[in-house]
Amino acid sequence: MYNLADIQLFSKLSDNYINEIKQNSIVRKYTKDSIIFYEGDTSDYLYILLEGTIKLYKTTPKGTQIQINRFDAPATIGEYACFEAQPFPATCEFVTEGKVAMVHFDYIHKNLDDRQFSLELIKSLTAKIMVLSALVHKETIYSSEAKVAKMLIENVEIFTKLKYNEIAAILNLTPETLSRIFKKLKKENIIEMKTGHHIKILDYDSLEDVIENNKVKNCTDCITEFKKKLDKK
Amino acid sequence: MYNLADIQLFSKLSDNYINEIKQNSIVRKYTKDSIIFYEGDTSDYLYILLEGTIKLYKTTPKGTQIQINRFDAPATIGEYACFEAQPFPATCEFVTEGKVAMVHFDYIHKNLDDRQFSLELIKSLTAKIMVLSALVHKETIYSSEAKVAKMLIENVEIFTKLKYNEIAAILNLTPETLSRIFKKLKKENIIEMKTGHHIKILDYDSLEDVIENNKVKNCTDCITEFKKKLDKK
DNA sequence: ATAATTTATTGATTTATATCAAGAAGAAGT
DNA sequence: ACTTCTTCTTGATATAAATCAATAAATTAT
Repeated sequence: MYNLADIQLFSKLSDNYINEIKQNSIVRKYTKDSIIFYEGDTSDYLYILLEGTIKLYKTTPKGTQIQINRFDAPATIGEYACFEAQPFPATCEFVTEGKVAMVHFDYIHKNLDDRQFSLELIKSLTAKIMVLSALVHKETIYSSEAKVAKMLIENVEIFTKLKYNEIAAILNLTPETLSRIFKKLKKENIIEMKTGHHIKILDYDSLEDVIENNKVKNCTDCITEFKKKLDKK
Repeated sequence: MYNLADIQLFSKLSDNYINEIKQNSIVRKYTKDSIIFYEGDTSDYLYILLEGTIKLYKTTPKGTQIQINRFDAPATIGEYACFEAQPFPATCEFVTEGKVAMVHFDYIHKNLDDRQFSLELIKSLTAKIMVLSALVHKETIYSSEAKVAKMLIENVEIFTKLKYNEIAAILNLTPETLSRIFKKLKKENIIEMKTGHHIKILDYDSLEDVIENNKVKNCTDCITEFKKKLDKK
């Protein structure tokens, strides 16, 4: 049996309330790759990820996916929807197999009297704002190279855990582009690739540099810049 | 004198509290184009826009601006910051001249006991999530043409009120690109341009179509598609 | 162990949009 | 009304990343 108190949002509720919510929630099992809801769907339920990993993505007119977010249990999905009668802005799909609890919005609204609960709700909403804000930064400011550099610094292990086409999907770039960026980073001796998808970072400063300037500095660049300087004289 | 009760967030607070906050807030006047805060700054104050119009933008490594948001008084800026000790994700700059009140986070935290206040806070946070979510959609899914089509449908008047380079900035595209899109839409008889930057929409359905397919269907397209079909045979 | 399948890499081409450059149209100042 | 400055338009070129196509490497199934 699952434990609602493990979910940050409900952590401060008394056992009575927790049990009430639990008894009124619907728990569903999902197989790998199954859809929890589609972009554009509306719902009166808060979705709570109890087991597994899900991804949220939008679909472009061309049919490609833009990943918004990916997270592991335990987590709440789209708590803002309780307050805005708006369709989901993204499709939610299981990456693994897993389990989801559905809690009717009424039970959320009911508990807003509880100061601790609304505080937790505020916290989880601000956390979601941070995530969205980071996503905006990633998608509007960073180049492909900067995205990869950022991920290398923040989470090298993920490259060992996931396939490169999955990493590419998370970063919203094609596997080809990712592969080319790896090649470039290896050539510039910024990273080293060992067996089993294990990456060793050789030069952190250069990676920070890539994030700041949106590109890998390479020798060809130096020559181009040198030429420009010559022309100016 | 300004009225805090006009701000949705404070609308449900009792006069006592309102006055306390008011007496402890700092009000500043700004000239056109002045900066309220920079991306990366941190602050212990909630900013309340009392008069004027501001824009929030990020700056790319190349130095170009990505507009995140633009809004008119009265409004609260970055209320999520009260709960997350994080630097501002964007620069805030006045588009007009205006006035801002600064309220220390303490006064916000203090009032969280008030159920109505935390409800309003939750509302304003969810509203910000909606805005961010729309921004993500605009920047990741829509093509330039779709962005323009969306704005034409939702807010034609803005094209009369603002200069085209300002519109282009709001949509995060260059004036050249905007101009070319206008040309295309005129050619396809979807819009008509009258004197004084006044745009008349002739064909709403086609605009919806542009949003859905991310491109203006034109005659050249038809011929290309026709050729492709011939080749297949 | 070998075949089949999936995943990753490489090269060539395309695409959307930005950038650069120049001219045209409009608005503002004298 | 004429000059000056700003905004808008048009064309040519550049750029980043996607797409398409082919092969290579790795994993899985037989």
